[in-house]
Amino acid sequence: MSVKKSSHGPISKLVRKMRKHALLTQNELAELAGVGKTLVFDLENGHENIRFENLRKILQVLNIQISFSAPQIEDVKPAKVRK
Amino acid sequence: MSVKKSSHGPISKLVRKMRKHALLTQNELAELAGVGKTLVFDLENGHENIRFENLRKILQVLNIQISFSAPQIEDVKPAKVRK
DNA sequence: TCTATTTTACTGGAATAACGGTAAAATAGA
DNA sequence: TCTATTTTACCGTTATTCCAGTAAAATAGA
Repeated sequence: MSVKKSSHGPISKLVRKMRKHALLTQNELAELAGVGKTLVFDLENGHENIRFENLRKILQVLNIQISFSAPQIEDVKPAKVRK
Repeated sequence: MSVKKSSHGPISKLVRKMRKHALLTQNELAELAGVGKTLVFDLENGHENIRFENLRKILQVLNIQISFSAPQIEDVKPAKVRK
């Protein structure tokens, strides 16, 4: 799939930066992660609508940690979701 | 889709826990996040193969932060990916 | 410049996530 | 128990990710 967005999200830049530092080509990263090369290309170019599992595979190769943090339960209420 | 896995991942449990504390039903959470109810159900039941964008929408409603952290660039090298 | 590598880009088709609808369990409250 | 709510579950259809293949730019190195 071709990429429409011209503004690259934070993940895009992080992935590209880390891949460069790891001295990997897009194809190599794709192979190590077990995904298609198109996926790596799209991800680096702002196409963040990717399966979570595939994103995890790629980030794992690059030693990028994903963490989830929840606030204190007293504060929990539906957040304002911006359209 | 039906869920095969009986072992629920950490995200599953976190989502369910936070949803409960927010006093939301699965349907309400789905509506607030703008996704289908099946998606919330599947997520809470260990089906983590979900689109990253949809996961983000759900976590946003529950005030769960996603963060990415990269090690020092000197340490960056392809990680051992376990099959 | 010449050449090889890499990146960017597009395509068709296969795989599958996501959806609403429906309904049966499970749960909670009166 | 009775009732309403919620959760769990399955289904068919639709939408879209994902893939390999291909090729054209862009880049780097000799």
